[in-house]
Amino acid sequence: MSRKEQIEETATALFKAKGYSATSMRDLANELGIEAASIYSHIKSKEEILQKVCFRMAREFFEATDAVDSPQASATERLTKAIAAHVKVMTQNTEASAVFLYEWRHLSEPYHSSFLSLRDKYEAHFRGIIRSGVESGEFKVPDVKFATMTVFSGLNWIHTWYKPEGKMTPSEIAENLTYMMLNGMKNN
Amino acid sequence: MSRKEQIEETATALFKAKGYSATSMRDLANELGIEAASIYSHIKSKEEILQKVCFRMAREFFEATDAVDSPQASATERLTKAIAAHVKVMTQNTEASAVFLYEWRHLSEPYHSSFLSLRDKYEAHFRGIIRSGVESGEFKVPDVKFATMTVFSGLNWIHTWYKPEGKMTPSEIAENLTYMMLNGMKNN
DNA sequence: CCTACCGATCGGTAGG
DNA sequence: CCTACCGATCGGTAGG
Repeated sequence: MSRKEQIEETATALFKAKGYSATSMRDLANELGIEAASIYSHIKSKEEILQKVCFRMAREFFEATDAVDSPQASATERLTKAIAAHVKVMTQNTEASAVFLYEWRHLSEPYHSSFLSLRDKYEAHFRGIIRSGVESGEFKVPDVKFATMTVFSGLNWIHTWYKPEGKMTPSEIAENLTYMMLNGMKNN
Repeated sequence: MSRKEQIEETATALFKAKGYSATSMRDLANELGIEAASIYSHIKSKEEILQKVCFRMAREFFEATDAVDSPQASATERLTKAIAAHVKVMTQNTEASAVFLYEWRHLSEPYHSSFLSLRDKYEAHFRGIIRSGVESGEFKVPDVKFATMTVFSGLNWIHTWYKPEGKMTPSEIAENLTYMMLNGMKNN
């Protein structure tokens, strides 16, 4: 791993733990065992690290869900696979995912706006799947947008409790979340 | 509204918008139209504001859900009412709720620990309802803790999109969320 | 509620 | 990658 990658990974962990604003370059340097000024031999600015993490994660989520999508499949199958892909990316990048979810607001323009439009586009992918399921009669939801947000909420809360050494594997998490979202808790 | 309350409300809005760390006392003073030093006539420290907001919201959530709970009712009814109470508090305090959800980590000890144990206790209330529903045969879930976290995720994501002028009222939101959590999206 | 100010820390640069 | 340092800003205090 290059020093640059090491800086980004360490910074990501700190950004998740303390938040972007509360993380100083001296905190980061301390964690790396070097002086703060030395970091600037490898990166241009503190925000550059945040940009890299946010946009890399956006790309990872896109690629993972695109790779498993097949337009001719049922909405149920498409949603199941999209959830599994999202959970996989998230559990493999817990810290970067948290930064992607909560620290993007510290991006300056034009990064802030372009990040938001990427995120909207990603949500639209899920919204499209759910809408097509409603149209085909597979799904029945109060409101497509509301249902999409609820699915996302379940997906995006995972990083708050997931631990690699926990009893649930990523694919079990995906399976359970899909079950909850499709069938609910009621015992029929 | 007293000046002190005005300071807390303005700070809450800034803490939500920019995050606790990125909000300076000068930002706050500017928003209030006074000098930063003047704020200290009313409050002791920046963190004191955060403490007030976090613990006040914890109390509000507890009181609201306790008030509607009845141990002899069915788990379905208890969960329905708890969700409605939570959504009501959240939609009536969108900014304070966001601070409650994301900024508590900037609390110093012993506030940090005691906040976390309050939050655990609150989650335990929901977990208890879901567990009793599983025991009575009303619910069927992959895992009680997982189901509780998923319900919470839906509850706690609301503040990211809720707008008082939006088309969904708080009670409709609660109704729709309850429907999704109990029945899922599948069209039976 | 203001002026005047404090020591500490911030992100970052120059020069080696 | 370090030493030495910059101007800006931080939370907060003294004194009125």
